[in-house]
Amino acid sequence: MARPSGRQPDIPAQVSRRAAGVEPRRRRAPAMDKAERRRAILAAALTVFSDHGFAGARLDDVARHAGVAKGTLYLHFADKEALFRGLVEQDIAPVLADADAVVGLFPGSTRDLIDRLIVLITQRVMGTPAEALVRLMIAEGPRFPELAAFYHREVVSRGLAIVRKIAQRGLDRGEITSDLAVRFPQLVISPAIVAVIWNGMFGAFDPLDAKAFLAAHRDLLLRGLGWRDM
Amino acid sequence: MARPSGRQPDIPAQVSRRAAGVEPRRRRAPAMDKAERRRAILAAALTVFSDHGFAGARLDDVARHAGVAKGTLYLHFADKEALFRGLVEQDIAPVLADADAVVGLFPGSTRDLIDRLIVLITQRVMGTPAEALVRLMIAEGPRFPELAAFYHREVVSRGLAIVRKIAQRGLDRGEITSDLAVRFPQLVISPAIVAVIWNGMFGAFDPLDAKAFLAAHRDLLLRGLGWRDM
Amino acid sequence: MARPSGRQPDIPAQVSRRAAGVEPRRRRAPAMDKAERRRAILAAALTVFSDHGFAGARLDDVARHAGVAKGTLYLHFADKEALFRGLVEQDIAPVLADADAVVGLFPGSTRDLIDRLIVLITQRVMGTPAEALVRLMIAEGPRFPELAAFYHREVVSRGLAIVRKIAQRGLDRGEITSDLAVRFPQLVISPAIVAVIWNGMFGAFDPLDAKAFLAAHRDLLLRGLGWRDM
Amino acid sequence: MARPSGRQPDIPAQVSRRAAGVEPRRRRAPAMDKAERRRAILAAALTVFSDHGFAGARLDDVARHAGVAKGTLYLHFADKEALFRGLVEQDIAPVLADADAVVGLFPGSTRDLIDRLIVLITQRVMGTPAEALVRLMIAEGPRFPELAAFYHREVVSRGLAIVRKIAQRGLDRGEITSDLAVRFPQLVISPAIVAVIWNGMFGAFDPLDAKAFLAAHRDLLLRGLGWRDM
DNA sequence: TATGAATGAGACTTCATTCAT
DNA sequence: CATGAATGAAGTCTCATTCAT
Repeated sequence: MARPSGRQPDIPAQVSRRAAGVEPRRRRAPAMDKAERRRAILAAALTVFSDHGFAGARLDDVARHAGVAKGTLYLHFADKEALFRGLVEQDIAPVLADADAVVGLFPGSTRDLIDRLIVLITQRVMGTPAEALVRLMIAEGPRFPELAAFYHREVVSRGLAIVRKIAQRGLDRGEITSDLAVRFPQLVISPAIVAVIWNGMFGAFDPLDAKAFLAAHRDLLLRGLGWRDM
Repeated sequence: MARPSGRQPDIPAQVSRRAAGVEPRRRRAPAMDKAERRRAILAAALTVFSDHGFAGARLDDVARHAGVAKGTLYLHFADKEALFRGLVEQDIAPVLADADAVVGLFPGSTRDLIDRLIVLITQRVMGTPAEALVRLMIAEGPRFPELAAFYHREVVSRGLAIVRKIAQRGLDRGEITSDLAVRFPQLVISPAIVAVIWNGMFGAFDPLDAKAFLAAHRDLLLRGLGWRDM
Repeated sequence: MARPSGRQPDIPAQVSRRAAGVEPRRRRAPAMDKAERRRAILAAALTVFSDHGFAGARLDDVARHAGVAKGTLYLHFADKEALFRGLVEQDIAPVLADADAVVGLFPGSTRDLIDRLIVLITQRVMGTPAEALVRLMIAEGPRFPELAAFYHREVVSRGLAIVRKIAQRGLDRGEITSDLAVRFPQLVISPAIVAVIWNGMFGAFDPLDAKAFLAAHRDLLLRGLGWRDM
Repeated sequence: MARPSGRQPDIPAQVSRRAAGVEPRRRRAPAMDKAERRRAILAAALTVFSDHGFAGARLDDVARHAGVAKGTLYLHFADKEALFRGLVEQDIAPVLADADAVVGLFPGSTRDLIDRLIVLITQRVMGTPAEALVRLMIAEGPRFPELAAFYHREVVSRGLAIVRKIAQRGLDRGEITSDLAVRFPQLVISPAIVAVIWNGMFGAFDPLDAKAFLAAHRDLLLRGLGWRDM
């Protein structure tokens, strides 16, 4: 078992190790530019993280899903956490930017604006990577304070700001009378969050119709805020 | 997975509290019987799983928190997953049973009833192991479908039934006019869920005052449901 | 290749992975007390480090040489560097302590004392683990400043102190007249160091007879220091 | 740091680093012919190997230090070991050739000759790449038997031959009477070796004044060899 | 020829699980 | 029953080497 401990002039380990591999290498992936590859990795990461959570995810799986070698991941992301961060940075900002734009330009009533946003959310979040990402953030956020702070700064506070803007707009236009939505914008968002969580956990056997659910919320909310049609 | 059915007494006061009598001093095991030890393990597990998630939790830590040896865990639970299952299956009933009782017996207005429930939730959930458990279920549920189903059956559906009962009671008493809360009881619960999540993620630097938040929700909700004081 | 990325209620990775292993475990190593096992690990480490250097050594090999599992190493040493440190701490002190004792008690002439120490060195260092360790320290020391400092403090400075004591003793007894060995005790040690290095590098094809070499050094040294027989 | 966020193909680190020289870089290979490039690589290799040892050295670092791409290394050296070999085989001759010439031509006394050599060593070795090389050989030699043999043949034996020549010259001139330095020329070299090692390991906190140390050695040595002024 | 992104074997380390005491 | 040292599979990350450009 034990190599005799005498001084044997053996070949340096590092060198001899590699020399053993004789089979031909697998063909290298064909041209794919950096951004494309990065996207592929992020897509794979979303799948794997979403299936197993952060700690449970294996970078091996991410690499396989992305169709790259393990080492390649590290050419794009410093480590597992950076990969996670990249995910949040990529998939959520666009939706928020769009929502912000919609709110800024929307000409109609607050009710119609809310409807518009519900459509935006159901189409751009529910059933998309963004939804999985929200779920992932909720699940892993508490364990990654820095990531949670980043998410709060980049996503949550901006989302709530949009809500406040809408609510204030409604007040200004005399459509609603209560400022509760300005003071507690989270109330407006809560059902969407819960819908995401619900379908993630129970969707398989007791799905929640997000569209109808959010519409009901809209009615309840507007009435609660003193809605009067104008 | 099937928990032996049947009602468990509310916080079963442990059978015999080391009834006055001669304690036969064994050299080995300290004074802690099997059930007691099991509870200690589950309590430790809640802490550790809640802090690190399922995959991130170390049984070493659970054992240390519980004050037992690592091997001892395996005398009570087949493996890490069984421990997690035991955790969720254990401390679920009490709060719900209480809530159910309150609703059944409550004499006052629906508004007061809701207030009563808010107090119940803020006092019996927020800041207690139950809150950690909710958070844990949200985080890990998607990865444990059977457990999610169990949770849905034992907790969520019962909780929503209570909500429905309250809403129906309000309708019956003519206090509210909308049946939205009957059709989408999740709307009523959403802010509480979000409050738990919020404080878990952002509590450190942007805490949400759950009491005020839920009170605002109550006002919005009641008005939205057509509340009229009677 | 890629698992379908849909939400499959698959068994948590962590659990299923282990479940695959079905073969019977290797029998556990029979009783061996902690100290004994620690010694076995250190002996193995000396062999492996000595053969491959610090960076080139594989803990896998250390474990195999020691006849323990890889994880067991970490029950005794925090990491690879701690293992290295343990090596230095264990194998060198005894020789120094012995040398110190010899010098303190020796009754004869300085020449005889030096002869005695040459015997000590050739017998207790040359061809023993201590020799490999000295070689190892010389090779790796520059890369491990803390270890070098420790080595300097625990080994080198103590060794030089012994040399100084001998030289001073010779001066006091009127056997030698130069204080160069007090001022540069490293001069006295150098040939021993070089003998160790030499035989490590060239011993296989051009061995240096350490005994004769050190005896020559003794003669040269004593004459250089003004030796006069008394 | 404030790189404009435009869509400029971002500048490879490699190039930008070199940009220290202000002149605009041509797109392709700078004016550097094969031999020049090879020398640059070897110089870089000396630095890196010397800092980290063979196994610990990263070819990435070597490439960066040399200002070439990693792949380029392989156009000049078959693999890591070949690079190491090339390193040792390269810058060996000069110092020895010089030393040899000095000895052959020197007109003065042996004492003065030795002084001359001390100057040569302290100036041409200490603090130069050659010193790093000696240290490197000492550290890695045992792991590269062939290289050690080469080193022995090309450096050590030639160095010792020079020492023997000096000693014999002293005997012939009647300046010394002992032939110990002819029989054990390593004795003459030892302190220089130890000085190199010492300062490599302990130089940071307990530096050894090589000049004074070697002068003391010279005195001790000459007297030990029976020096008499003529 | 030079490049450097890609590769993948293999390093160190962790930790769920087992079992001799 | 309880213990905790031991196990070893599997994880993340590194880096010598290759090869399409």
